[in-house]
Amino acid sequence: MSNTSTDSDHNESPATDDNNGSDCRSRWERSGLKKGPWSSAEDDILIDYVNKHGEGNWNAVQKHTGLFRCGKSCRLRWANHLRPNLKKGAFSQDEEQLIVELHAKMGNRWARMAAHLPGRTDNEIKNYWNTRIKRRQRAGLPLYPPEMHLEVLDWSQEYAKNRFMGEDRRHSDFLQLGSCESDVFFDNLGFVTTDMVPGASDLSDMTAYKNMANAASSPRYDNFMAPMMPCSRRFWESELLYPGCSSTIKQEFPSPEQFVNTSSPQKISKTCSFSVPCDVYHPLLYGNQQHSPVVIPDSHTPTGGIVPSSKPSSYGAVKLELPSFQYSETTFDQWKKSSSPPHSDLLDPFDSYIHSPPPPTGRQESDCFSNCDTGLLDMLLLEAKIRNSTTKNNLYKSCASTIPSADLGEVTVSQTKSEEFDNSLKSFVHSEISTQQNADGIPPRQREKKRKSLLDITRPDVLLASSWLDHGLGIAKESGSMSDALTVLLGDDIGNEYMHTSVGASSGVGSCSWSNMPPVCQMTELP
DNA sequence: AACTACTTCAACCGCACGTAC
DNA sequence: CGTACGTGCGGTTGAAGTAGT
Repeated sequence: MSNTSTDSDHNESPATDDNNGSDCRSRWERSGLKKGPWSSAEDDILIDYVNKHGEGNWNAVQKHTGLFRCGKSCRLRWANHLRPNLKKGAFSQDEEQLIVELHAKMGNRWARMAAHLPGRTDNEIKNYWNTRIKRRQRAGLPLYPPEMHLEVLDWSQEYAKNRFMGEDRRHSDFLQLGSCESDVFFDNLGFVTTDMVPGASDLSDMTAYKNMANAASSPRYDNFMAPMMPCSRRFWESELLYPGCSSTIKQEFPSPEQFVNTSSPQKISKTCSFSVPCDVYHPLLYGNQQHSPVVIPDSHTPTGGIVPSSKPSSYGAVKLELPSFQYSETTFDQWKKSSSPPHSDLLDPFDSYIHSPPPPTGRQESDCFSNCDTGLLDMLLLEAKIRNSTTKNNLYKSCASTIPSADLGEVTVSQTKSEEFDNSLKSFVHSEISTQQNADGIPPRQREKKRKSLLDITRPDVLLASSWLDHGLGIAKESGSMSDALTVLLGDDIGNEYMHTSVGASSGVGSCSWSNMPPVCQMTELP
């Protein structure tokens, strides 16, 4: 690697540079500012300046020093190469492990990751990560070890929650996370997760998902996922890779039918362990769904849950992961403690377990979900979504109007914490909706941004919720209720837009299958 | 030794956000 | 309130280094 700071042969200051090629020289002369690698002389000037004036006010550097560099360039040079206490050289194993963990939790938030790696810069970490992606792509390995992703998913919920609660993306401290248990109470058909983390339902905001998507969707790594998982029955592999996972579901969650059929008002309280859905759609564990059908235990899918994977390959897997509500940590350190991947699992040479043999052939859903129709999953998603909106009560009403009230049951929230959060959430979303209605009160830029965030109705969570409404409640396309609910939820324009989009997107195959997800799952914002 | 393909990483770019005016 | 400016962040690029033939 070149050491640009010593490449003095072509990087002298404009006044003294006689060695540059004429094209190079004319390049920065034209703009008035020099570009390209820094010379040691320039470094000295910058160091001297910072020693005298301190960091900041980078645009003044040129003024005070005659350095023909823009402020941004000065800042970057200082931050990445000149400031004291910078570590140079390759990352240690500990650092590599930490990066993997941090990336799993934060996504491509290099600067924030760098804060956890003293002496390392965001650029270094970013480069390391990109290299790692390529390396593992070549090796056909996932980016994250399986042991990690559950924690990641959970953490991302917490993280999303904090973000949802208004923390600025830049300034929020992801370490300050509240702990909350996630218990689920079923009351007949109705259920809620007590303390269901709001962020958890905001799938689009789940950093980990996003970052996985980023990794996968980066133009440079288009085919990253393709070779990773030859086995076509990924879903059932969750049992293989995460023993006890599906059985957990089976044991802990009686089927929806049970809820419907039970006449007892008795509540069933279980600790949430939604690891299965996460496993199903984890793109980095299971790779691109390009070459093999994706088995989705979705009883609503006309194909019996086997979805032609070629279709959604470009967008599906990445964004369709579902949240785990398994456990939560209050801090990153806690997360670190709780996550127990063997150190080696994070590093390349030890990822061989990924090549686990495919699970036994044959239909295994009976093992996994014989008692757990994934309508439950849909219901959970809807529930999560509902809890993320102030209008959930309206939505409930809307739903309730279409199904026998006896079946809907009663929503029980058992923890005041959850209620408190609900209230603040209500206030928040009310203000959001109010903002939509009184858009004149906010700057256009902000208004548009907020609108987009609400308008992002193609998000998987919304779609899933709608799918559940469609199929689980049978109120889909006739849709007065649906439309009403969405109108209440999103506002007239957005609600209508949703209906339009939704219908368009789901024409053809049953709208509840993953196969007809619109390209949403790319998580692109609507124009 | 020469060439090619691939890898690495420093630096640039565009964008977003906060603040001062 | 709108604009300009400073700053920070994340994505991307391309030059230099390295490995393979």
